[in-house]
Amino acid sequence: MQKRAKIAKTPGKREKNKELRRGQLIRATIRSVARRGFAETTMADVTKEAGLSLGLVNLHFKSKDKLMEETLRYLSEEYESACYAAMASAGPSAADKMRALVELDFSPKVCDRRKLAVWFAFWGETKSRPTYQQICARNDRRYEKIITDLCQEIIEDGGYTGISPVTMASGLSALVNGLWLDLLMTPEDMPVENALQISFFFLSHAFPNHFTSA
Amino acid sequence: MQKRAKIAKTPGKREKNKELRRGQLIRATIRSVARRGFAETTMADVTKEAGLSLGLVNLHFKSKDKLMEETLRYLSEEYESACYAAMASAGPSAADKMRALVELDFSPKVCDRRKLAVWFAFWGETKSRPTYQQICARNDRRYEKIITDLCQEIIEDGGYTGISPVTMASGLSALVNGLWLDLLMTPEDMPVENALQISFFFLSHAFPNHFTSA
DNA sequence: TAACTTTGAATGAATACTCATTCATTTTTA
DNA sequence: TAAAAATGAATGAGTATTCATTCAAAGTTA
Repeated sequence: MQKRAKIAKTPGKREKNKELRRGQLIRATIRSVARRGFAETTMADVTKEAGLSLGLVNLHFKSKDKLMEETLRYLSEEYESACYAAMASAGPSAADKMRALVELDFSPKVCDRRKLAVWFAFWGETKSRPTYQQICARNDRRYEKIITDLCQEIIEDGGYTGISPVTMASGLSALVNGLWLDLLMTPEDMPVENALQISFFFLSHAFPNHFTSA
Repeated sequence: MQKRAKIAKTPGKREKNKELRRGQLIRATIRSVARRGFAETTMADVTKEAGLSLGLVNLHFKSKDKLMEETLRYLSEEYESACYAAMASAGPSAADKMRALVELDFSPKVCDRRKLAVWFAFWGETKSRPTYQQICARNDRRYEKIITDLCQEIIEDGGYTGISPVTMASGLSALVNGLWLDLLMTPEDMPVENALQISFFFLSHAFPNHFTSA
């Protein structure tokens, strides 16, 4: 009893290191997938990138597949919390929050070519991997819910007609994903400012009283 | 001389079969990548899928990498000629042609989950493979040129102001790519009709005299 | 507190396996 | 018959995973 309580309270150096290692390996995986691609990333790459020994991935994650899965989950969660943070520090109105989310999507934190490469690497494998499919779908739905609710509020506030919040939300998130693809593939032809401009162009045409193109 | 002339004129059974085999192998690659994913597709999968012997890929394509490259090129060219065909059989105006292109993008021929899976599989690997990058970029540029020119014409025809053809074209093609991603990942949440509706929603807001939402 | 024991993290050489590629042989075409 | 295409067993390079061993931290005892 005494023992159990003690262990539960303080994580101890061991526990802490374990989490540290997992994080280290996940971040190394991201770097390696960004550099070499999904198909070419080996355990040796990852562990070398992390500055750790070869056997560690199997110790902490059981298998390469599980490591990849956890990496996808990590990216998902990171993005999700960034969204909540952006909304929290934005102005109070739905339009303010929407603006903050779009700006987040093209901010250096989210819209970094290394991370985009990893997202697309996973998306490329998703069709044939049910687990990735699940993680991504769960993520997508949560995100679309947020955007849909914001659209709903904006539509009510502006008295816009002929626009469904679901249509608008799906369109906006598709647009952002498509712009990310351009940013990844032909960054010379699509600077971030253009991507932002296009997104706000889309918003301003649908919600002219809430957004401007510039 | 006679012989040479003959060979140059008619491809001959040999030449024909060679092309036939190459096509068979490429189509088998598409099926395999769609089913198993890029990373998991092996030579054995491809040749078995094609009903041919293991060594044939190396005979006809030199290496697996080259096969993949040719497969990407095949998809690119197929899409490009479908675009030209759609435009040719559309009405004469720029808006007609634009409508035809968007409809093509969501027609069964182009917007088939197997093919979408392969596109995204390649895009996922593109960052780390310069050759793919090149093929894709060349493709993208040609496509954006077509769309940009159509936008230009529509803008002039409608006297629209405050809209740049390049912005509009980039936006539209990003939107289509993003919708394809949704169609691939969560087809239950994004039926083709919705995707079409969203695309025309975007067009109708920018070019209200040329397109309607419904 | 100090000495001892147990636990489990970390290592990387060895293992076991997968898979692209080669090539000797057979079959088909001209 | 000569040349090309096709076959698939054999090869060997590359890689995920295992595991005996080392070592640091946590727990126990006196």
